[in-house]
Amino acid sequence: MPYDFDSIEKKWQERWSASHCFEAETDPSKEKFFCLEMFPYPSGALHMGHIRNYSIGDVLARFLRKNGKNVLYTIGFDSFGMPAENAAIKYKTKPHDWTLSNIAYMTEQLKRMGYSYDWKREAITCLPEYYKWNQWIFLQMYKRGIVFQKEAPVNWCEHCGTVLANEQVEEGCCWRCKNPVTKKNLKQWFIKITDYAQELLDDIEKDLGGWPERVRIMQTNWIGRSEGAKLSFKLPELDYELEAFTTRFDTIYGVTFIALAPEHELVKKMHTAMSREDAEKLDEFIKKVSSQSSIERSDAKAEKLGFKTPFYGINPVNGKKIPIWIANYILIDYGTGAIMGVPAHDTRDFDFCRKYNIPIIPVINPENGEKLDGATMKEAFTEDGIACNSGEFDGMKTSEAIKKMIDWGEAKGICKREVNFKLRDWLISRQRYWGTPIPFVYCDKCGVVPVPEEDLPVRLPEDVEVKEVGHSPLLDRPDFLNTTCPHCGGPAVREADTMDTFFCSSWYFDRYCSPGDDKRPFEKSDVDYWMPVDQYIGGIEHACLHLIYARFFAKFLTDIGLTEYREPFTRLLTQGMVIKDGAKMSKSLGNTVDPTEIVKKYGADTVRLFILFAAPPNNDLEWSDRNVEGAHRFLNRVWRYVEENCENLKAYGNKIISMDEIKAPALRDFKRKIHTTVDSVTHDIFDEKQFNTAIARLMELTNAIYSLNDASPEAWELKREAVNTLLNCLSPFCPHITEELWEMLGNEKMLCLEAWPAADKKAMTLDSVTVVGQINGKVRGKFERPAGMSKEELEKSILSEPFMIEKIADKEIVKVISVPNKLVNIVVK
RNA sequence: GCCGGAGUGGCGGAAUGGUAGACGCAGUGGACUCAAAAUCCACCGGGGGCAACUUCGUGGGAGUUCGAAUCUCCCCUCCGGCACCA
Repeated sequence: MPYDFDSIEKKWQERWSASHCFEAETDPSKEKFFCLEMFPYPSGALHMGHIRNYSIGDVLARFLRKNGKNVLYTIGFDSFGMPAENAAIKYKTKPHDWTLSNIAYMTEQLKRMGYSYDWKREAITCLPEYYKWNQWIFLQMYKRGIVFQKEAPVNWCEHCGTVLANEQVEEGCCWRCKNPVTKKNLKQWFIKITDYAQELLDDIEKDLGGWPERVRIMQTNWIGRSEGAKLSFKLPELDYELEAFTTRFDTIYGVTFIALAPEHELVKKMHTAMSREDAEKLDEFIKKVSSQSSIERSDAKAEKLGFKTPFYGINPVNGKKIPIWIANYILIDYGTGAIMGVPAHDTRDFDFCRKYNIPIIPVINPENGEKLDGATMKEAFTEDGIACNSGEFDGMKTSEAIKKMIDWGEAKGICKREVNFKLRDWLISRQRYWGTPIPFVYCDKCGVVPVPEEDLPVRLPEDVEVKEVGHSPLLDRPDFLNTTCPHCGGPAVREADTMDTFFCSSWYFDRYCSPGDDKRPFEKSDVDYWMPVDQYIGGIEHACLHLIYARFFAKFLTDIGLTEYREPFTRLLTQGMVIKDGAKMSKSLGNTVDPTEIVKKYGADTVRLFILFAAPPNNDLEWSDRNVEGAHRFLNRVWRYVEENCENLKAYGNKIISMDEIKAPALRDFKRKIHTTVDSVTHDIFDEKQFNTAIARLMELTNAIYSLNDASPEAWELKREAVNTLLNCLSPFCPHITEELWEMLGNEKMLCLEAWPAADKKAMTLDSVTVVGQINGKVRGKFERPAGMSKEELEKSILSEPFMIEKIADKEIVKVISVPNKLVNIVVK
């Protein structure tokens, strides 16, 4: 009977489903394990990246179940978002219909792969049952002042017709469509993630030891804490105090200009106070700068543009008059949007001053004694050195000067220690239709009013026609827009913006713990039991997006008493990309491989095996048709052996022969192979998550089974033990074929419910070892010796080998190193 | 520019101080077959040698060590992240 993967796989998928064996129950008496994968966006079909992600997760889920853990393993769909709107225009359908039909298709694909999900817990974020709770959580945030509206220069993607959060701008471009992002002044909804900046940072060190170093560094940089001081310059002409943040207060004596971001509020003030002629020039300058895209403005190599205002500020340490400039390289949303310019010790300020002939005053000299001269310096001196031109601080080393000068400044009321973060508040509103409606109404009398909790959800109309990108169909829906004010009962208009979809994905794992609850987002006792996630698996591209937002949510939900955990993901595994012909598989490159076709040709077990064997999970994985065939060949080999030897294997049932009873060396080796395999596969799966080496060990065991030439009853007992072990250990990777063969061997209980085999330490001990004879560290000979010889015995034994004696014949032995069971190294002259 | 990570056969990769190249792919030779496919057996880093064997070999250079792919320092290359963050 050939290996008919198609019917075998369908058969077992049905059996698993009918037996409900993967459904999880909250049960505090059992040790839990929450295995989570980043849920997919229902773009239409699964791609190989998904298959890789979910195959990794399924191995862990199945392995841990076998190891007695109460495993929560489920899936859902992150199903709000722009592609649905684009597809609606393109295919003349509705985002809702398109999304749900994609979900149906992708669900089929997931089931066809044999993943052991608890489908009862599935979460679909675009359904009102789910997004109602987005709105509810949003209102809780609002109540606690974490949600607020403000007008600010925000990232605007013209192509997508919406604003974007900072995290969603990559190198000045939209993370979705890759088009340049510009700044636009708009009133928007924000979430105060910055309230948690310090905690988000501290907990990386404290609690995220199970995360890859790389992701921890990326988040640390993104949060971007910097310590310094805030100081203010008095502007006597305008009766204004201008605040600036600096990390280098020790260079305060070197300030030769002050620079403002073009968006700074003082710019307007100055505009009205300056002459008409100057004001016109300023307008021209602002126009020029604001026409620059974010990439142009944020490129470090871009030309620095400045405008000299007729005003000055007073340096608080020495009373000097400092000219005020407006410059394009000053960012409005970092610090105070104004800087003290110290060209001698800051590269950017240096470039700016050379361009506009602003004086340069060095206030630090290098430690090598060199004296800097502002007129001739070729570049800014940014290293530590010795203070000069700085009054009483002259001669101090930089590290000391920073501390002492801030102390002094604080005492005199000139400055104040301050910590600044690069992380900015999360811009949450989107000018899109296909998202969670923001539960607020605008009332002429009462202003911005939250929708009462009992009126949730604010439903998104589903029967819409999306006409063009950038125009939300909600704006054409008076039935949606027009409502009554919950406060005064008068006419009111609904907020037509929807939430960033990252809001949905920030708590979906909590919902998995407590699916279908219609009274609350989740039941606390369920979440308390299951959370945090023990193993999270997904792509690295979310390092500074989803993974930061979700961490923030965890902290917020705990602060309002809904949960107990402060970090959602204990361990994180970031799998590499799937590559073909040297590039990431993508539709635009046309180098994709459709999982459905491969499954049709070889079966799900082969695809899973290939994808797990071809590379360790963190590495990129090169697609190879040849290697897929190789994986298929291996499964055929396993199939053939069990099938051809089925009668014998069945005849010699389940009597385990212990190592003590086995005499023949070949059989002792064989028994040993079984148990060393279990031991290393267990270690590779759980401790290392190195599935490729685990599979290699199982291939070795298969080879050993094939090569054992012994038909004695004793040998058959051992072969049966080996086959049982092989099938059991292979089952998390290839669950269908192993179930089928397991059943073929007469087992009644499903293999997925069978406990993971235990490695018998006694069976792993070696009888004999190959000892290497080295001379000066180079391998010269290999000798069989009984295992467990002492250092001295071994040394003596190897030194008396004729081969070794000959090699060292006319040389003087300086030293001998003997490592039991391993080697003897003879050092000679 | 700053911060990470990685360089091992023809290829994917093993080995984290002790036999470099497990396992697989590709390749070569052979068996079976009328033939092919499938399967099985043998070989499979480079040089030298009929062979036993020998020598070189983990990006390059130095160092530590009896012994280094592995630890330390310098350099080169590639990949990733951040990037006018004051």
